[in-house]
Amino acid sequence: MYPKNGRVIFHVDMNSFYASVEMAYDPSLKGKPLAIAGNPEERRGIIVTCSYEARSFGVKTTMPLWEAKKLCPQLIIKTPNFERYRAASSGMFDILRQFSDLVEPVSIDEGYVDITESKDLGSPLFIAETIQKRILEQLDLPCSIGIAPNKFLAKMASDMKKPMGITILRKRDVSRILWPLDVGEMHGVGKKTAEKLDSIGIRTIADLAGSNEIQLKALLGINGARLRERANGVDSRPVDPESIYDFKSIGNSTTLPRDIANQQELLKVLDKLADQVEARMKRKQVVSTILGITIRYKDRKTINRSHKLDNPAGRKEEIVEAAKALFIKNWNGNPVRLLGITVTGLMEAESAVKQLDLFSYEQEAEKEHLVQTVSKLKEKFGKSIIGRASSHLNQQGIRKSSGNDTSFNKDFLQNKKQD
DNA sequence: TCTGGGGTCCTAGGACCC
DNA sequence: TCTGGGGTCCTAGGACCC
Repeated sequence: MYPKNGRVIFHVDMNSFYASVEMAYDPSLKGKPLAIAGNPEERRGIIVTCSYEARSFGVKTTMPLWEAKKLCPQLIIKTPNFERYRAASSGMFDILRQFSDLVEPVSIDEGYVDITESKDLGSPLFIAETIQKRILEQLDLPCSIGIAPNKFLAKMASDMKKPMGITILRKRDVSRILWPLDVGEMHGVGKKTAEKLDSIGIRTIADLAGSNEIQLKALLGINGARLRERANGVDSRPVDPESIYDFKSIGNSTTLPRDIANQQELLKVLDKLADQVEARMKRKQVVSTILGITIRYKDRKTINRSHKLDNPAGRKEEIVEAAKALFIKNWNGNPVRLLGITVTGLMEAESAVKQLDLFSYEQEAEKEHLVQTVSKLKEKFGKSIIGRASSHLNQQGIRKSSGNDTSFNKDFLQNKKQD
Protein backbone atom coordinates (compact mmCIF):
# COMPACT_ATOMS: atom_id res chain seq x y z
CA MET A 1 0.00 0.00 0.00
CA TYR A 2 2.87 2.38 0.67
CA PRO A 3 4.91 3.50 -2.31
CA LYS A 4 8.63 2.65 -2.26
CA ASN A 5 9.50 6.27 -2.76
CA GLY A 6 7.15 9.20 -2.65
CA ARG A 7 4.68 10.39 -0.10
CA VAL A 8 1.25 9.52 1.23
CA ILE A 9 -0.79 12.63 1.93
CA PHE A 10 -4.30 12.93 3.34
CA HIS A 11 -6.62 15.84 2.85
CA VAL A 12 -9.26 15.78 5.55
CA ASP A 13 -12.28 17.92 4.80
CA MET A 14 -15.12 18.31 7.27
CA ASN A 15 -18.56 18.01 5.64
CA SER A 16 -20.77 21.13 5.92
CA PHE A 17 -18.81 21.88 9.04
CA TYR A 18 -20.76 24.63 10.82
CA ALA A 19 -24.07 22.90 10.21
CA SER A 20 -22.67 19.57 11.38
CA VAL A 21 -21.33 21.12 14.58
CA GLU A 22 -24.77 22.60 15.31
CA MET A 23 -26.31 19.17 14.76
CA ALA A 24 -23.80 17.59 17.11
CA TYR A 25 -24.82 20.12 19.78
CA ASP A 26 -28.51 19.72 19.12
CA PRO A 27 -29.23 16.28 17.64
CA SER A 28 -32.87 17.21 17.09
CA LEU A 29 -31.56 19.21 14.09
CA LYS A 30 -30.28 16.07 12.38
CA GLY A 31 -31.98 15.16 9.16
CA LYS A 32 -33.45 18.63 8.79
CA PRO A 33 -32.63 21.41 6.34
CA LEU A 34 -30.34 23.67 8.38
CA ALA A 35 -28.44 26.76 7.33
CA ILE A 36 -25.90 28.90 9.12
CA ALA A 37 -26.36 32.49 8.05
CA GLY A 38 -25.73 36.05 9.17
CA ASN A 39 -28.44 38.23 10.60
CA PRO A 40 -30.68 39.56 7.80
CA GLU A 41 -31.68 42.54 9.97
CA GLU A 42 -28.05 43.60 9.77
CA ARG A 43 -27.85 42.85 6.07
CA ARG A 44 -25.56 39.93 6.66
CA GLY A 45 -28.14 37.44 5.54
CA ILE A 46 -26.16 35.11 3.35
CA ILE A 47 -25.82 31.35 3.69
CA VAL A 48 -22.43 30.49 5.16
CA THR A 49 -22.95 26.73 5.32
CA CYS A 50 -25.94 24.46 5.03
CA SER A 51 -26.81 20.83 5.67
CA TYR A 52 -27.14 18.30 2.87
CA GLU A 53 -30.89 18.28 3.43
CA ALA A 54 -30.93 22.02 2.71
CA ARG A 55 -28.75 21.49 -0.35
CA SER A 56 -31.29 19.10 -1.80
CA PHE A 57 -33.63 22.10 -2.05
CA GLY A 58 -31.03 24.01 -4.04
CA VAL A 59 -29.80 26.06 -1.10
CA LYS A 60 -26.15 27.01 -1.60
CA THR A 61 -23.33 28.75 0.19
CA THR A 62 -23.27 32.58 -0.33
CA MET A 63 -26.92 32.61 -1.39
CA PRO A 64 -28.90 35.51 0.14
CA LEU A 65 -31.13 34.29 2.92
CA TRP A 66 -34.41 35.40 1.36
CA GLU A 67 -33.59 33.40 -1.74
CA ALA A 68 -32.82 30.29 0.32
CA LYS A 69 -36.10 30.66 2.19
CA LYS A 70 -37.95 30.86 -1.09
CA LEU A 71 -36.40 27.57 -2.18
CA CYS A 72 -36.93 25.92 1.19
CA PRO A 73 -39.58 27.58 3.40
CA GLN A 74 -39.00 25.14 6.29
CA LEU A 75 -35.26 25.99 6.38
CA ILE A 76 -33.93 26.24 9.94
CA ILE A 77 -31.57 29.17 10.29
CA LYS A 78 -28.90 29.66 12.91
CA THR A 79 -26.37 32.44 13.29
CA PRO A 80 -22.74 31.29 13.50
CA ASN A 81 -21.24 30.35 16.84
CA PHE A 82 -17.52 30.50 16.19
CA GLU A 83 -16.44 29.42 19.65
CA ARG A 84 -18.19 26.12 19.07
CA TYR A 85 -16.61 25.72 15.67
CA ARG A 86 -13.15 26.49 16.98
CA ALA A 87 -13.56 23.93 19.76
CA ALA A 88 -14.72 21.27 17.29
CA SER A 89 -11.87 22.17 14.95
CA SER A 90 -9.26 21.81 17.64
CA GLY A 91 -10.74 18.39 18.58
CA MET A 92 -10.50 17.35 14.96
CA PHE A 93 -6.85 18.36 14.60
CA ASP A 94 -6.01 16.61 17.88
CA ILE A 95 -7.31 13.40 16.36
CA LEU A 96 -5.27 13.93 13.19
CA ARG A 97 -2.11 14.41 15.25
CA GLN A 98 -2.56 10.95 16.72
CA PHE A 99 -1.43 9.59 13.36
CA SER A 100 1.38 11.94 12.35
CA ASP A 101 3.25 15.02 13.53
CA LEU A 102 2.98 16.41 10.04
CA VAL A 103 -0.46 17.99 10.26
CA GLU A 104 -1.07 21.25 8.43
CA PRO A 105 -4.31 23.08 9.19
CA VAL A 106 -5.51 24.94 6.10
CA SER A 107 -8.67 26.45 7.54
CA ILE A 108 -10.98 25.83 10.45
CA ASP A 109 -12.41 22.71 8.81
CA GLU A 110 -9.71 21.16 6.64
CA GLY A 111 -6.12 20.10 6.80
CA TYR A 112 -3.38 17.95 5.33
CA VAL A 113 -1.67 15.03 7.03
CA ASP A 114 1.55 13.46 5.77
CA ILE A 115 1.45 9.81 6.87
CA THR A 116 4.44 8.66 4.82
CA GLU A 117 6.29 7.73 8.01
CA SER A 118 3.27 6.21 9.75
CA LYS A 119 3.56 2.71 8.26
CA ASP A 120 3.51 1.08 11.71
CA LEU A 121 -0.05 2.30 12.20
CA GLY A 122 -1.39 0.35 9.24
CA SER A 123 -2.22 0.88 5.59
CA PRO A 124 -3.26 4.36 4.41
CA LEU A 125 -6.80 3.19 3.85
CA PHE A 126 -6.96 1.69 7.34
CA ILE A 127 -5.61 4.90 8.88
CA ALA A 128 -8.12 6.99 6.95
CA GLU A 129 -10.98 4.77 8.09
CA THR A 130 -9.77 5.01 11.67
CA ILE A 131 -9.54 8.81 11.51
CA GLN A 132 -12.99 9.08 10.02
CA LYS A 133 -14.44 6.76 12.65
CA ARG A 134 -12.80 8.61 15.53
CA ILE A 135 -13.96 12.01 14.34
CA LEU A 136 -17.47 10.63 14.01
CA GLU A 137 -17.51 8.79 17.35
CA GLN A 138 -15.76 11.37 19.47
CA LEU A 139 -17.07 14.58 17.91
CA ASP A 140 -20.19 13.37 16.11
CA LEU A 141 -18.90 15.03 12.95
CA PRO A 142 -18.67 13.68 9.39
CA CYS A 143 -15.65 14.20 7.14
CA SER A 144 -14.28 13.16 3.77
CA ILE A 145 -10.69 12.10 3.23
CA GLY A 146 -8.60 12.15 0.09
CA ILE A 147 -5.51 9.93 -0.11
CA ALA A 148 -2.86 10.78 -2.69
CA PRO A 149 0.87 11.23 -3.30
CA ASN A 150 0.64 15.04 -2.95
CA LYS A 151 -1.46 17.88 -1.60
CA PHE A 152 -3.21 18.83 -4.80
CA LEU A 153 -4.37 15.31 -5.63
CA ALA A 154 -5.39 14.70 -2.01
CA LYS A 155 -7.46 17.87 -2.09
CA MET A 156 -9.14 16.88 -5.34
CA ALA A 157 -9.74 13.37 -3.99
CA SER A 158 -11.41 14.52 -0.75
CA ASP A 159 -13.88 16.42 -2.88
CA MET A 160 -15.01 13.38 -4.85
CA LYS A 161 -17.11 11.56 -2.26
CA LYS A 162 -19.20 13.57 0.19
CA PRO A 163 -20.25 13.18 2.88
CA MET A 164 -18.17 10.57 4.70
CA GLY A 165 -16.13 9.51 1.69
CA ILE A 166 -12.64 8.12 1.40
CA THR A 167 -11.06 8.43 -2.04
CA ILE A 168 -7.69 7.19 -3.16
CA LEU A 169 -6.21 9.03 -6.12
CA ARG A 170 -2.99 7.47 -7.38
CA LYS A 171 -0.69 9.13 -9.85
CA ARG A 172 -1.49 6.47 -12.45
CA ASP A 173 -5.22 7.16 -12.08
CA VAL A 174 -4.92 10.87 -12.86
CA SER A 175 -5.69 10.54 -16.56
CA ARG A 176 -8.71 8.34 -15.95
CA ILE A 177 -10.22 10.11 -12.93
CA LEU A 178 -9.03 13.71 -13.00
CA TRP A 179 -8.67 14.56 -16.66
CA PRO A 180 -12.31 14.16 -17.72
CA LEU A 181 -13.38 16.82 -15.19
CA ASP A 182 -14.22 20.38 -16.12
CA VAL A 183 -11.19 22.62 -15.65
CA GLY A 184 -13.29 24.80 -13.36
CA GLU A 185 -13.44 21.91 -10.90
CA MET A 186 -9.77 22.32 -10.22
CA HIS A 187 -8.70 23.82 -6.94
CA GLY A 188 -7.17 27.16 -7.92
CA VAL A 189 -9.29 27.71 -11.02
CA GLY A 190 -12.13 30.13 -10.38
CA LYS A 191 -14.62 31.75 -12.69
CA LYS A 192 -12.24 34.27 -14.27
CA THR A 193 -9.49 31.77 -14.91
CA ALA A 194 -11.95 29.25 -16.32
CA GLU A 195 -13.18 31.93 -18.74
CA LYS A 196 -9.66 32.80 -19.81
CA LEU A 197 -8.83 29.13 -20.33
CA ASP A 198 -12.00 28.66 -22.32
CA SER A 199 -10.89 31.46 -24.63
CA ILE A 200 -7.95 29.34 -25.78
CA GLY A 201 -10.00 26.18 -26.01
CA ILE A 202 -9.12 24.63 -22.66
CA ARG A 203 -12.28 23.13 -21.11
CA THR A 204 -11.23 19.96 -19.28
CA ILE A 205 -8.36 19.21 -16.95
CA ALA A 206 -7.00 16.99 -19.74
CA ASP A 207 -6.94 20.03 -22.06
CA LEU A 208 -4.97 21.94 -19.44
CA ALA A 209 -2.56 19.05 -18.85
CA GLY A 210 -1.71 18.88 -22.53
CA SER A 211 -1.75 22.62 -23.24
CA ASN A 212 1.06 24.72 -24.65
CA GLU A 213 3.17 26.00 -21.80
CA ILE A 214 4.27 29.20 -23.51
CA GLN A 215 0.72 30.12 -24.45
CA LEU A 216 -0.49 29.33 -20.95
CA LYS A 217 2.18 31.47 -19.35
CA ALA A 218 1.27 34.36 -21.61
CA LEU A 219 -2.35 33.98 -20.53
CA LEU A 220 -2.01 33.39 -16.78
CA GLY A 221 1.56 34.22 -15.81
CA ILE A 222 3.34 32.00 -13.32
CA ASN A 223 -0.01 30.60 -12.22
CA GLY A 224 -0.44 29.07 -15.67
CA ALA A 225 2.67 26.93 -15.34
CA ARG A 226 1.63 25.86 -11.88
CA LEU A 227 -1.90 24.90 -12.85
CA ARG A 228 -0.58 22.89 -15.78
CA GLU A 229 1.73 20.97 -13.47
CA ARG A 230 -1.12 20.23 -11.11
CA ALA A 231 -3.29 19.05 -13.97
CA ASN A 232 -0.54 16.53 -14.64
CA GLY A 233 -0.67 15.39 -11.04
CA VAL A 234 2.57 17.13 -10.03
CA ASP A 235 2.80 19.06 -6.75
CA SER A 236 5.87 19.04 -4.53
CA ARG A 237 4.67 21.34 -1.75
CA PRO A 238 5.46 19.82 1.63
CA VAL A 239 2.93 19.40 4.42
CA ASP A 240 4.06 22.14 6.76
CA PRO A 241 2.81 22.08 10.37
CA GLU A 242 4.46 25.46 11.00
CA SER A 243 2.62 27.33 8.30
CA ILE A 244 -0.15 28.42 10.65
CA TYR A 245 2.36 30.40 12.66
CA ASP A 246 3.48 32.68 9.89
CA PHE A 247 0.23 34.48 9.28
CA LYS A 248 0.66 37.67 7.30
CA SER A 249 -2.28 39.87 8.10
CA ILE A 250 -4.99 40.53 10.65
CA GLY A 251 -8.14 42.30 9.57
CA ASN A 252 -11.64 43.05 10.76
CA SER A 253 -14.40 44.39 8.60
CA THR A 254 -18.11 44.92 8.92
CA THR A 255 -21.04 45.49 6.64
CA LEU A 256 -22.99 48.32 8.23
CA PRO A 257 -26.64 47.75 9.19
CA ARG A 258 -27.48 50.45 6.64
CA ASP A 259 -25.48 52.65 4.30
CA ILE A 260 -23.97 55.56 6.20
CA ALA A 261 -22.72 58.91 4.91
CA ASN A 262 -22.19 60.62 8.26
CA GLN A 263 -18.50 61.01 8.98
CA GLN A 264 -18.86 60.93 12.77
CA GLU A 265 -20.73 57.64 12.63
CA LEU A 266 -18.21 56.12 10.26
CA LEU A 267 -15.31 57.16 12.46
CA LYS A 268 -17.04 55.46 15.36
CA VAL A 269 -17.20 52.25 13.36
CA LEU A 270 -13.46 52.52 12.67
CA ASP A 271 -12.93 52.92 16.39
CA LYS A 272 -14.71 49.64 17.09
CA LEU A 273 -12.82 47.84 14.35
CA ALA A 274 -9.54 49.13 15.77
CA ASP A 275 -10.51 47.64 19.15
CA GLN A 276 -11.02 44.25 17.53
CA VAL A 277 -7.81 44.39 15.55
CA GLU A 278 -5.84 45.48 18.60
CA ALA A 279 -7.25 42.63 20.67
CA ARG A 280 -6.27 40.05 18.06
CA MET A 281 -2.79 41.55 17.66
CA LYS A 282 -2.27 41.41 21.41
CA ARG A 283 -3.38 37.78 21.53
CA LYS A 284 -0.92 36.90 18.82
CA GLN A 285 1.78 39.17 20.23
CA VAL A 286 2.51 40.99 17.02
CA VAL A 287 2.93 44.58 15.94
CA SER A 288 2.31 45.95 12.48
CA THR A 289 4.22 48.17 10.08
CA ILE A 290 1.51 48.60 7.44
CA LEU A 291 -2.02 49.72 8.13
CA GLY A 292 -4.81 49.47 5.60
CA ILE A 293 -8.49 50.32 5.40
CA THR A 294 -11.25 49.05 3.17
CA ILE A 295 -14.18 51.19 2.08
CA ARG A 296 -17.07 49.62 0.21
CA TYR A 297 -19.62 52.07 -1.11
CA LYS A 298 -23.34 51.66 -1.60
CA ASP A 299 -22.75 50.52 -5.18
CA ARG A 300 -20.30 47.85 -3.89
CA LYS A 301 -17.35 49.58 -5.42
CA THR A 302 -14.53 48.81 -3.00
CA ILE A 303 -11.25 50.55 -2.41
CA ASN A 304 -8.26 49.60 -0.28
CA ARG A 305 -5.85 52.20 0.98
CA SER A 306 -2.77 51.42 3.01
CA HIS A 307 0.04 53.27 4.60
CA LYS A 308 3.45 52.23 5.84
CA LEU A 309 3.94 53.30 9.43
CA ASP A 310 7.06 55.04 10.64
CA ASN A 311 7.18 52.78 13.70
CA PRO A 312 5.69 49.35 14.30
CA ALA A 313 2.33 49.81 15.97
CA GLY A 314 0.26 47.61 18.23
CA ARG A 315 -1.76 49.96 20.38
CA LYS A 316 -5.33 50.87 19.63
CA GLU A 317 -4.62 54.60 19.57
CA GLU A 318 -1.93 54.11 16.95
CA ILE A 319 -4.18 51.94 14.83
CA VAL A 320 -7.21 54.15 15.06
CA GLU A 321 -5.28 57.30 14.34
CA ALA A 322 -3.75 55.91 11.17
CA ALA A 323 -7.04 54.36 10.09
CA LYS A 324 -8.99 57.58 10.56
CA ALA A 325 -6.37 59.61 8.73
CA LEU A 326 -6.52 57.20 5.79
CA PHE A 327 -10.29 57.27 5.81
CA ILE A 328 -10.60 61.04 5.86
CA LYS A 329 -8.01 61.35 3.11
CA ASN A 330 -9.68 58.82 0.81
CA TRP A 331 -13.41 58.81 1.49
CA ASN A 332 -15.34 60.47 -1.33
CA GLY A 333 -18.31 61.40 0.86
CA ASN A 334 -20.71 58.84 -0.62
CA PRO A 335 -22.75 56.42 1.51
CA VAL A 336 -20.61 53.58 2.84
CA ARG A 337 -21.70 49.94 2.98
CA LEU A 338 -18.67 48.31 4.58
CA LEU A 339 -15.62 49.39 6.52
CA GLY A 340 -12.54 47.37 7.38
CA ILE A 341 -9.14 47.69 9.00
CA THR A 342 -6.28 45.34 8.13
CA VAL A 343 -2.76 45.28 9.50
CA THR A 344 0.08 43.66 7.57
CA GLY A 345 3.86 43.73 7.69
CA LEU A 346 3.57 41.91 11.00
CA MET A 347 6.44 41.19 13.34
CA GLU A 348 6.70 39.67 16.79
CA ALA A 349 6.14 42.35 19.40
CA GLU A 350 9.25 41.25 21.27
CA SER A 351 11.60 41.40 18.32
CA ALA A 352 10.15 44.78 17.39
CA VAL A 353 11.16 46.10 20.80
CA LYS A 354 14.64 44.68 20.35
CA GLN A 355 14.94 46.25 16.92
CA LEU A 356 13.75 49.54 18.24
CA ASP A 357 16.39 49.36 20.97
CA LEU A 358 19.02 48.45 18.43
CA PHE A 359 17.81 51.25 16.22
CA SER A 360 18.16 53.90 18.90
CA TYR A 361 21.50 52.40 19.84
CA GLU A 362 22.59 52.77 16.24
CA GLN A 363 21.37 56.30 16.12
CA GLU A 364 23.37 57.07 19.23
CA ALA A 365 26.41 55.46 17.66
CA GLU A 366 25.91 57.45 14.49
CA LYS A 367 25.56 60.64 16.40
CA GLU A 368 28.69 59.83 18.36
CA HIS A 369 30.56 59.04 15.19
CA LEU A 370 29.41 62.24 13.60
CA VAL A 371 30.47 64.32 16.56
CA GLN A 372 33.91 62.73 16.52
CA THR A 373 34.32 63.14 12.79
CA VAL A 374 33.31 66.75 12.94
CA SER A 375 35.69 67.50 15.76
CA LYS A 376 38.51 65.78 13.88
CA LEU A 377 37.72 67.86 10.82
CA LYS A 378 37.63 70.91 12.99
CA GLU A 379 41.13 70.16 14.22
CA LYS A 380 42.35 69.56 10.72
CA PHE A 381 40.75 72.34 8.74
CA GLY A 382 39.53 74.85 11.23
CA LYS A 383 36.03 76.22 11.53
CA SER A 384 35.34 77.31 7.97
CA ILE A 385 34.72 73.85 6.56
CA ILE A 386 32.49 72.52 9.32
CA GLY A 387 29.12 73.53 7.95
CA ARG A 388 29.66 71.80 4.63
CA ALA A 389 31.29 68.68 6.05
CA SER A 390 28.58 67.93 8.58
CA SER A 391 25.77 68.44 6.11
CA HIS A 392 27.54 66.07 3.76
CA LEU A 393 27.77 63.51 6.52
CA ASN A 394 24.12 63.95 7.24
CA GLN A 395 23.14 63.16 3.70
CA GLN A 396 25.50 60.29 3.15
CA GLY A 397 25.53 58.64 6.49
CA ILE A 398 22.60 59.17 8.75
CA ARG A 399 19.87 58.87 6.15
CA LYS A 400 21.33 55.85 4.42
CA SER A 401 21.96 53.69 7.42
CA SER A 402 18.72 54.39 9.21
CA GLY A 403 17.51 50.97 8.05
CA ASN A 404 18.78 47.64 9.28
CA ASP A 405 22.47 47.99 8.53
CA THR A 406 24.57 48.00 11.61
CA SER A 407 27.61 49.89 10.48
CA PHE A 408 27.68 53.54 9.72
CA ASN A 409 31.24 53.32 8.58
CA LYS A 410 30.88 50.48 6.14
CA ASP A 411 27.79 51.95 4.61
CA PHE A 412 29.39 55.30 4.24
CA LEU A 413 32.52 53.93 2.63
CA GLN A 414 30.57 51.75 0.26
CA ASN A 415 28.57 54.71 -0.95
CA LYS A 416 31.77 56.58 -1.52
CA LYS A 417 33.20 53.75 -3.58
CA GLN A 418 30.18 53.34 -5.78
CA ASP A 419 29.34 56.94 -6.40
C1' DT B 1 -35.10 42.42 -0.87
C1' DC B 2 -29.16 40.42 -3.69
C1' DT B 3 -24.39 39.22 -2.63
C1' DG B 4 -20.27 38.12 4.79
C1' DG B 5 -15.89 38.04 6.75
C1' DG B 6 -11.58 35.94 7.18
C1' DG B 7 -7.54 35.22 4.61
C1' DT B 8 -3.33 34.25 0.70
C1' DC B 9 -0.83 35.09 -3.41
C1' DC B 10 0.22 37.55 -7.71
C1' DT B 11 0.73 41.61 -10.78
C1' DA B 12 1.95 46.07 -12.08
C1' DG B 13 3.49 50.80 -12.05
C1' DG B 14 6.19 54.41 -10.08
C1' DA B 15 9.92 55.96 -7.03
C1' DC B 16 14.38 55.36 -5.97
C1' DC B 17 18.98 53.25 -6.04
C1' DC B 18 23.39 51.50 -8.03
C1' DT C 1 21.64 65.18 -26.25
C1' DC C 2 19.05 60.84 -24.62
C1' DT C 3 19.85 57.12 -22.85
C1' DG C 4 20.64 50.48 -19.78
C1' DG C 5 19.76 47.00 -16.82
C1' DG C 6 19.60 45.33 -12.80
C1' DG C 7 17.12 45.57 -8.03
C1' DT C 8 13.85 46.89 -3.87
C1' DC C 9 10.08 49.25 -1.74
C1' DC C 10 5.48 51.08 -1.71
C1' DT C 11 0.80 51.08 -3.08
C1' DA C 12 -3.52 49.44 -5.47
C1' DG C 13 -6.14 45.95 -7.28
C1' DG C 14 -7.61 41.37 -8.69
C1' DA C 15 -8.30 36.31 -8.31
C1' DC C 16 -9.15 32.74 -5.40
C1' DC C 17 -10.32 29.98 -1.24
C1' DC C 18 -13.13 28.57 2.99
